[in-house]
Amino acid sequence: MVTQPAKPAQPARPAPDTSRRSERSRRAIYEAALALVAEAGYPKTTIEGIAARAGVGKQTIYRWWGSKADVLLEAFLDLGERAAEAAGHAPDSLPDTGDLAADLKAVLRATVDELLDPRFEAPARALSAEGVVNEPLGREFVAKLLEPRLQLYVDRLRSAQRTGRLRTEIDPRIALELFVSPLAQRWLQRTGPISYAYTDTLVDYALYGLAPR
Amino acid sequence: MVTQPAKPAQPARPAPDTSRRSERSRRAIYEAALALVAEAGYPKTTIEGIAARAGVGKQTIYRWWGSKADVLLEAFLDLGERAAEAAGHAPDSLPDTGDLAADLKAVLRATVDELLDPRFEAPARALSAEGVVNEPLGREFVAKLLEPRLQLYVDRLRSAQRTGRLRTEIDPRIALELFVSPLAQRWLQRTGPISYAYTDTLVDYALYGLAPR
Amino acid sequence: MVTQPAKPAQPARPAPDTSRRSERSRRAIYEAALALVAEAGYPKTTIEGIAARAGVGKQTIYRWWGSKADVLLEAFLDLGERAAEAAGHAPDSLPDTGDLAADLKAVLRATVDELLDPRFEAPARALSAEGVVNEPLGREFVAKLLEPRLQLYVDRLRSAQRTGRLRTEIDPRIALELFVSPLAQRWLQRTGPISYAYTDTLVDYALYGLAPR
Amino acid sequence: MVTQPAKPAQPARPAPDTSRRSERSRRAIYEAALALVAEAGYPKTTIEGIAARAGVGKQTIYRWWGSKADVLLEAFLDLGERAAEAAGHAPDSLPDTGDLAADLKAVLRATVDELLDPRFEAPARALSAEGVVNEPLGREFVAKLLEPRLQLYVDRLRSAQRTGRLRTEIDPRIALELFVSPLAQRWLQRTGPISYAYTDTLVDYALYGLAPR
DNA sequence: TGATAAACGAGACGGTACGTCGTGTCTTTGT
DNA sequence: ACAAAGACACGACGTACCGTCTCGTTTATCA
Repeated sequence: MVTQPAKPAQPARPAPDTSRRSERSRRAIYEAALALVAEAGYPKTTIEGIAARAGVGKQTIYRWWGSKADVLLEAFLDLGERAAEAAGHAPDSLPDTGDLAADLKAVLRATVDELLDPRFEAPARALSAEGVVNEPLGREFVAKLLEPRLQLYVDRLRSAQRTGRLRTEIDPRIALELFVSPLAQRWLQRTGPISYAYTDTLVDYALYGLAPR
Repeated sequence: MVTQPAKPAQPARPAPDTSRRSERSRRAIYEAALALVAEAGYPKTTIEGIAARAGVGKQTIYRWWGSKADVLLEAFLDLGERAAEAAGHAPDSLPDTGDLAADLKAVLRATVDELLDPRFEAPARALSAEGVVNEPLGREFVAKLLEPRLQLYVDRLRSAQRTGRLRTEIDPRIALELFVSPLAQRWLQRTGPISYAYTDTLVDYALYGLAPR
Repeated sequence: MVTQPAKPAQPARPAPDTSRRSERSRRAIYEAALALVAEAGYPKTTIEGIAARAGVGKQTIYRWWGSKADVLLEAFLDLGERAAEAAGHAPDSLPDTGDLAADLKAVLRATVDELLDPRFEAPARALSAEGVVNEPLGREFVAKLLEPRLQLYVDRLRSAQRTGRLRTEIDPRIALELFVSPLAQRWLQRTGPISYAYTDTLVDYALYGLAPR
Repeated sequence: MVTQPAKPAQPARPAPDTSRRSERSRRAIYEAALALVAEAGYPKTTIEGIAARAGVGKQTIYRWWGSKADVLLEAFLDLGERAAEAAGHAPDSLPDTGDLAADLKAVLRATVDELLDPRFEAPARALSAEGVVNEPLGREFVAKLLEPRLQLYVDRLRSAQRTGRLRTEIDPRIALELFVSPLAQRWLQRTGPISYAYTDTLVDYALYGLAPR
């Protein structure tokens, strides 16, 4: 039997040296990418355009990222981090006042604000759209952005189960979708308007059910 | 007398004569578009590719549609219509056995089957993604495809309200999102697996609520 | 055995019926072709453009002519005929006052005027250029337009030979080129300015030679 | 001092960097252009065809040339230069044996050979035709190709004037046209056959005149 | 601290697709 | 019945970006 030599398979460009990377260029690329997506939309945002606006060679982008979507995803993650830093670090849990409905309504109202913030809208839509059709990017988008946030709901719902505010046989990972997914769909697909009243209603419906008691 | 203001008057090419349109070409374009999206994915599907595969000049596509997304939307609508005809016309209502939970579960199970059908998946994802980022197309997609189906849920829920299976103060347009949107989001964003058990659970949670009774 | 019916071989469109031809359309096409060539230049003159301007279907052009160049050639010939009619019929001979040099100078001065007339310039250049590169058209252009005019010089030179003003061993068909071709080349290739003085000089040089007597 | 008014400033793409230009591509484009014009004729020669045959992107042509005619003109000039190099540099003067008639006949016979050489014919006709109709190109063609050659005749004729073989009051720039232009016109417009006998006759007629001595 | 190797800006390159225009054929419509 | 109108398959146009590939020029680590 012939043993296959441990071929590196791909031509595998000799991985660039991260330590020499220009921080200046990276930041400029993030800013250019976000600005262009906001101004011209995702499809009209091109790698050449980002490079030109960032005052950077195209190769500098291709050296560190695999695609336009990758650049934008990192830029958007970075934007989130910087926003979190500005707000004194990211929350690692949802509020827990003991009043589950009130806590959920508060958090969803904040999400409504965020979804309507034009600074977030353009890149968030672009990445979501790309993720729908581009599975690896979609999974990364979910894993890095969506799932951590959903996990906070799981934690809060588990806490509610411990204090008897939520039925214990309920699966929190599914339960959270009852109020989160409707909002997500209305935003993504524009199937309806988004408002505090709407999210409040969702929480009420989800917690107390649709059937008569 | 009111003078009509001088209409915007874009270059606006003089609108082709629909009566002379080649039915043969239209069908060929639909088939080519759907096949290419399924085989190569939406981004690699090009107008040139569709034209070549359909044995049609590019101009014949540009004459009747404004973009790749428009072509695909019509092709997909047509696919739905032909599928409906094959199945003896489209349903104009949901089943109504009197058992609301059972009826909803049955319908959602059928939707699960549809979402997992590879023939539908590629164009549906492509159009959904495009709609996220391209507002006019998104609105058309929702109006022509999503909303009519959601309206069937509204009707069924209204019926349940009349028979006392659903609280009368519930807004059916919002209520339906409790079980439809989670499934939609899992499919669109791959935030979780899709199965009959999952949709059954959604119906149960939505109808009876998360909080203890 | 199956006898092959006497196939007409070529698709050979069934030669259109000349008697039913619309005179109105033909004139409109001539005018449109000349106008467009004058206004936009030959390369920007298109069959579609001629048809549109003449208020005629494209097929009406393709039915009667084989190419843009054919249309223009006929239009230009027609223009010449109408100009000749307007001037009381075309000359069938050059002036013959007995003074060969004077007669030639007069005729060449008239040619200079014609070459500098902008109404003639655009189509004449277009057809000449096309003829350089398109042999059949070139030959037709020469046969129908150039050669008849050159023949007039041949006749006049023969007359001069009879009266002893021209050496009898001279070939008139070549001789005429000594003063006609330089003018033609200056006009066609812009190798020099065109003027009465220039053509007068040509006649003098040609008649009396360059070498000392 | 006069201030230069703010130049018209077309969009004017920022002029490519000549030092980075690919010599390989340039040569391939020249060869492809000449080959295609020879094989298919000028009108059927397309920029796409040249690019494909040269194994070059279309943009590489559009980057360095403004039109098909420009490409062909440079290719043809280059062909001439390479032919001259192969022949041990271009002649910078006509032969001068003292016998003017013999010298002119020899040079014109060489020109006849050249005009009948199929390698030169196709591009030379194409460029001449284009120049008839496209004034800037025509002027460039004349300035770079025709005029330098005509100047050699001027020089030779001046020399003949000094040695008394040519009347001193003759303008050499016009005189040369008596034998050069007829040949040019016969070739360009196919108004007659081209042969050594013909050009010999032209020289005789031009030098000694048509009128009796 | 100076050498050297990488990442960098710039942008030319071979390509692919764009959306438009014109060709020459064919079909429909109005008269 | 013919001609206008114009849809059609086709192919080239000139442009925009793609992703790769040199070019010098910084720049930052180690010798």
